[in-house]
Amino acid sequence: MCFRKSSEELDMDKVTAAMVLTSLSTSPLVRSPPVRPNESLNGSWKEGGFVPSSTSSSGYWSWNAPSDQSNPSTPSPPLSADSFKAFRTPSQPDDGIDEAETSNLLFDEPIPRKRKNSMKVMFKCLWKNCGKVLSTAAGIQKHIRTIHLGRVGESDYSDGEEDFYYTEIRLNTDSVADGLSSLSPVSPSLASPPSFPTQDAIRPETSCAKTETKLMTPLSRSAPTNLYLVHTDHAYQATPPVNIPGSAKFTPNGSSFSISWQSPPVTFTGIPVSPTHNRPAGSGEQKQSHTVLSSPPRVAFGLRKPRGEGKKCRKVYGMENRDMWCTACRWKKACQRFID
DNA sequence: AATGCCGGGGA
DNA sequence: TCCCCGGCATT
Repeated sequence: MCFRKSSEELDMDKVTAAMVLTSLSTSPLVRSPPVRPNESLNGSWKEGGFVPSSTSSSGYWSWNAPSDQSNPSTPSPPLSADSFKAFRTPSQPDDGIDEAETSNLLFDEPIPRKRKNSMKVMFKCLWKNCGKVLSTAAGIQKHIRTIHLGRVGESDYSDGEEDFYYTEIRLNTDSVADGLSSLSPVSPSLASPPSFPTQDAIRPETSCAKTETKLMTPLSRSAPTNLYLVHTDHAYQATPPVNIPGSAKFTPNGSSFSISWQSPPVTFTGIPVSPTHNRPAGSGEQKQSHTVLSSPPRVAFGLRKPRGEGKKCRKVYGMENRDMWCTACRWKKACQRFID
């Protein structure tokens, strides 16, 4: 992800950076995408794919707010609104985290509902063969700047434009969740891992987005919030849908189109692989959770099984005859009696 | 507004 | 496991 920094910020030390980030967390300019936070297991990371935020010359992915330009001194931090710094458990001697970078970020942002696990927000370097995890955005930026961009000491020349490839990850401190939290669709274009800048290939003035897209507006070069960690649950891939709801649609005049495909690995919760068949017993236990990085799912997140048009118990029997409903309907689950 | 149902929680 | 429900998407 590319992180545009203004020149004065290049001189910031970590404390200043943390302060700026803190102030930004309450700024309206911070764009927290309406995506549920994804949790990840420690170690479940792979060299995820990565796409620059700007993918279409039509400007279809217009997530980046135009107001960015009017505020060059406020780069968006890789912090979503629900970011918060969870406490560190004392029984956590060393998990590979740079201790020097901890506890700079304290946000009192509202926590998403029903998320009561205490989590640590970490920032993982996405450079190839790195995977360094730090606990602050400033720290990871410094890491990238010094290690990957070769800017030792931060004092040398800077063109005011640096690219920071890192992503925010959340670590459950109670380590109960298996990371298969709410899923977001993955662009099919991410099937093949996108090219990543290598250490030798990078030049200080090289911008990932510049090299990848011709449409390089200042907007699309925005903050690390463009990256999202997405887990795909391959348990559902065993039954690839014949009919993918949505898909690309073109307007009659062909002037525009919209893509609303549903990603097969992700969201076919309605047609799960039945554990009683299609799957050898015992072999299906490991549903490979595979991690992919994607640009924000602007198009079709929150995918659900399209609601069937058939009448369901509620409609048929009515609320007054609720006892006649099937149990699923009574429990507000998918109707079992009138299956579509 | 009504409906369908996912995700989560309590017992 | 059963049961319920908040909340969201869809109709």
